[in-house]
Amino acid sequence: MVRAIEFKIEKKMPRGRLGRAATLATPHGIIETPAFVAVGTKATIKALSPEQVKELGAQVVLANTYHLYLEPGEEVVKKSGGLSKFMNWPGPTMTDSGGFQVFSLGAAFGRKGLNKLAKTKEKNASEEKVEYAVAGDDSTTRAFAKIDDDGVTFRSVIDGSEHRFTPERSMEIQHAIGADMIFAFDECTSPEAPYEYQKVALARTHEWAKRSLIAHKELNTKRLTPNALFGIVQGGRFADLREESARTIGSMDFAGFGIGGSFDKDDIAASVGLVNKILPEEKPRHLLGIGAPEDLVLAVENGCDLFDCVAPTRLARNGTLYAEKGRINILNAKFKNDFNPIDSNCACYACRNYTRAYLSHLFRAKEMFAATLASIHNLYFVVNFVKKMRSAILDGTFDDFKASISFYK
RNA sequence: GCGGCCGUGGUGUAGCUGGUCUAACACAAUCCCCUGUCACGGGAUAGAUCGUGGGUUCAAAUCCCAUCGGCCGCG
Repeated sequence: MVRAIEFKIEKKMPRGRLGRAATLATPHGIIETPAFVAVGTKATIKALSPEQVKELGAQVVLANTYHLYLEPGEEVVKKSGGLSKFMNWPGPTMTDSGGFQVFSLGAAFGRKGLNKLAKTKEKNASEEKVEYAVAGDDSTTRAFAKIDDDGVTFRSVIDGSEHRFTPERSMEIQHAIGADMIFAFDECTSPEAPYEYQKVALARTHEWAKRSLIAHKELNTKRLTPNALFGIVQGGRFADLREESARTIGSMDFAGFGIGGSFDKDDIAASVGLVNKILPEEKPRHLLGIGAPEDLVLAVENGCDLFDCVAPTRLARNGTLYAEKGRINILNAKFKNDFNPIDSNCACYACRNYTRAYLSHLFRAKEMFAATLASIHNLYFVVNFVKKMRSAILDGTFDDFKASISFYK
């Protein structure tokens, strides 16, 4: 059978360190890694055209199974010729499995403060307070997702209707959507989940990985161009569970791996390093949902090849812009009359042509173009930040690069 | 000239058969947050003593009188 993707390591960081630069060949082109994946949940990078996404340097786009299944429906995407054709993005594509929505529509639903990163100092307090929902527990009733061992029952965030995802269903939908790289259906747990729950959830995710792989292989026999399935390592904030998960998922016949779930903010590097030491070196590793610049540095040097994160585009739409010296909130009063570019060292389209004062005006006036310019800038910043790390690995200057970053302590 | 309506934070309004108003809401303002998008989203803070003067009352943005300003109608 034709291989869906081809991963070639070009250079590894010296002295046994985990970071590496590689190329990842897909049916829609080659990705030079480490690379930041642009998030286009509903088959569009919000506020940007594919041409703009390409121009700012993004190589690959990630869409979401849950969202496209609900709207417009995976069959529409399939009939259009697949995700790449549907959204007019000619390059490589991925889809997430819907596993994250188990968390975002379940444990995290309606709780704006809760995300997959736990602040370490609050860890103990939150563990005491929260009674965590176990499968079948009534306390999940208010949420939009209910988990059982066979799968997840979601309610649509669009109209409240009920839908059922299982590993097999997720594979079917993802094959219909037709991205180059797809993910196993997993359970993304909350950072508040205690050890006992994580253990149960992990066993379930491993079982679902097995089922995803079987369903995927079956579906791939019917395809002209095969898809590549990535298995997802879980284990939350617990080192022993992370290692167990890396061993289990790593030994299965996946084309690559995702590292998912929740982390302690101060502990991402160690967690990821732990996992990547165990995962087979010759396959790509995608760190799911991580994208703050300071986290990316740690993830790259600990052996991750791909990243996706909504932060650059979401922050952009809300007025927070990345800059070399740290991020700025363009809505602050001091930028009303600031006629400098967002970041004077940035070469993006927005910085080459527009001022902070103009961005400030667009945001205050709630003009749509504000989101476009800000998204171009933030995505460019992060995509190129990761590209610089790739060059630094190839040149053997990674530590110099790391030392040169002013916002990174 | 007569009659009526209105005058509350930057803006627009609510409250006005008196006490629960140490005055509410929206927008604007100042600032913070956002990590596999429920997300052009979420949160915090500041800002009026209620046109002005007087009166009634234990108590008035709320009732009465006067006055100033605006609007409408009739002359």
